[in-house]
Amino acid sequence: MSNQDLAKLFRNVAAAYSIKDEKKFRFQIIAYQKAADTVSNLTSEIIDFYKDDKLNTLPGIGVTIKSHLEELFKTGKVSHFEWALKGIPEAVFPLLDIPSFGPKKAYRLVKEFHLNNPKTVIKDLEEIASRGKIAKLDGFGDKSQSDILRAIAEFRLGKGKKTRMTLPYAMEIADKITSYLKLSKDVIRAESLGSLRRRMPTVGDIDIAVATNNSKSVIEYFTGYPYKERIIEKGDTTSSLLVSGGKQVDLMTQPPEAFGALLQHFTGSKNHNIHLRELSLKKGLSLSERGIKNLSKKGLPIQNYDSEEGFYEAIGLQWIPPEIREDTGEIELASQKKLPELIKLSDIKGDLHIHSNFPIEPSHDLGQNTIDEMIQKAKSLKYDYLGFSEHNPSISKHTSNQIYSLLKRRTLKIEQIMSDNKDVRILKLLEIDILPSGNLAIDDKSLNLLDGAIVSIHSTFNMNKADMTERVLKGLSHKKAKILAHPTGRMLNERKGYELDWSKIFEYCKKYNKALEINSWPGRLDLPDMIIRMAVNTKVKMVINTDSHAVLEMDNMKYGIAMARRGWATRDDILNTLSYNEFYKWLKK
DNA sequence: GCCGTTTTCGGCCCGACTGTTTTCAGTCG
Repeated sequence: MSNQDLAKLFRNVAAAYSIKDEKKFRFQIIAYQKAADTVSNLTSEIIDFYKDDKLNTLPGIGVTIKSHLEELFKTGKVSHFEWALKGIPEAVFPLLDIPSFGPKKAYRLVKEFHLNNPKTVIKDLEEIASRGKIAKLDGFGDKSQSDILRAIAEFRLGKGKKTRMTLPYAMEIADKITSYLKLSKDVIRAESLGSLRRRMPTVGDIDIAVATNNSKSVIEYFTGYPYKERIIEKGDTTSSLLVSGGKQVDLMTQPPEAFGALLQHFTGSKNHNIHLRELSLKKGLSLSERGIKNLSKKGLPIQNYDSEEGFYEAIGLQWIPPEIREDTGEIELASQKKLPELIKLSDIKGDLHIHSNFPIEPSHDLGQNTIDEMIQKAKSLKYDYLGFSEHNPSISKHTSNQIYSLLKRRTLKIEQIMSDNKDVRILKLLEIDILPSGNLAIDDKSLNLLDGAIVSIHSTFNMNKADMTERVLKGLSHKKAKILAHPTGRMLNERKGYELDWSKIFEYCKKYNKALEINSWPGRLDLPDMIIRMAVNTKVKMVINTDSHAVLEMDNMKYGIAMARRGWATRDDILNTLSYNEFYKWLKK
């Protein structure tokens, strides 16, 4: 059973509990939802945690759920889940994927209309609604009937939150809307928050906070946004739009003197906020987006905070960088004022993964700009060094002698440029395929032309975890191989990537001075943040590269930095914060 | 059902919006 299947099963159990007795099972419902979130965010398969007896290390998985999982992996089923799901028609569950459908509404409709086929339930319900039968039910009306029809139509088109945006795309939409908002005289500040501010690799919806003394006017202005498809909701202080492209934008407002609490609330994450609020309750404080209520002093007005720093300070915490607000230990450290100083963009001294258009007839895509153009860009970024690492020349189209002469030409070109240019030091690298056998794609004679090699997987992704780990370790075993590029091979929204045995990879990297790449390409963002965090904890060194195929892409470094920060990396964890001499020394180690 | 720098028992975040209702249930973030 895949992680996503298991997460779905947990959510179904939670939904079944909601339908049967929401009050009685209130905390079980929360527990199963949390377990579902945990499982769906794992970076390796849940069954591996079971095999290694590590299930109890996962947040939200305690004694009971652990024993259910053990039963699942031993027998293929869980008698408790069968009991919990008993009496709930299977057709309820597909409806839960549609926005605005919760367990109660889905169950009610399935029961009323005897919808028993989970494969056709959405279409069946649509037919019933279009024949006007839902409006006649108690508690429903014409509006809810037409809302259901629209919800189904939008769900089919993949609108709303179903498909997640890459970071740059989300930033572009957010910038457009905040710029629009700032044109209103009532908007004092407008900021994009939520998962975008936390720099999640993908973003589901855009969250925007506005400071204003006239919420009503701002909401009017917001809902008049010219590029909207429709208004989802419109209240006194908050509103939501569906904008063109089918993405949802949520707006919240507060007066400027209370804006700090809103920033904090709307940045999240949900788990971070829940933990913060539970912690504060124990101190007699109740937190919300409006401010802080002192529960022991009844009648006292809510305390306002204009800044987020002030809000965190009021509950005895150090300000926490948004990227790590995921409730994975940051609150505990902030209360001791011991948060690490996360890496910043200005710490970066060089980029090692650059594809120029120098014609070495590579196995994969060539860059679009010349070596000189890339160096000029590096200069503007104030880098001390730049590593050229085009893909190796194609091995199916060239003999090893031809590969050598292609690389030799590139070497001469780089050396000529180096003699003319003293501002940016240049490293002669190459991105080399690790073949399915684990061998590198080019031979030692060619490899000896290089200062070092970046190695990576570009074919035969479907190997199992043990074999892929062997393959990667064999690839890294060459003396010149120093960096493993885009280590999981994932492509966001496209492919999951292959599995590796991280403890083996980490151990090897430490022992033989190899580094893992954090690839800043927005469609990759690979390593994933959780694996960066593991690498940081085990003191494995990393580099942050852009993998640029064009000058403009060299600005993508900020996305890799964001991932490194999400993984709690400091300057010391990242090798391309080193000076040229120190980095070169590491390369030759 | 989970969890622990007040607790191994007894807690468990907080608020907004909508539709169908005359005070609330359901959904969402």
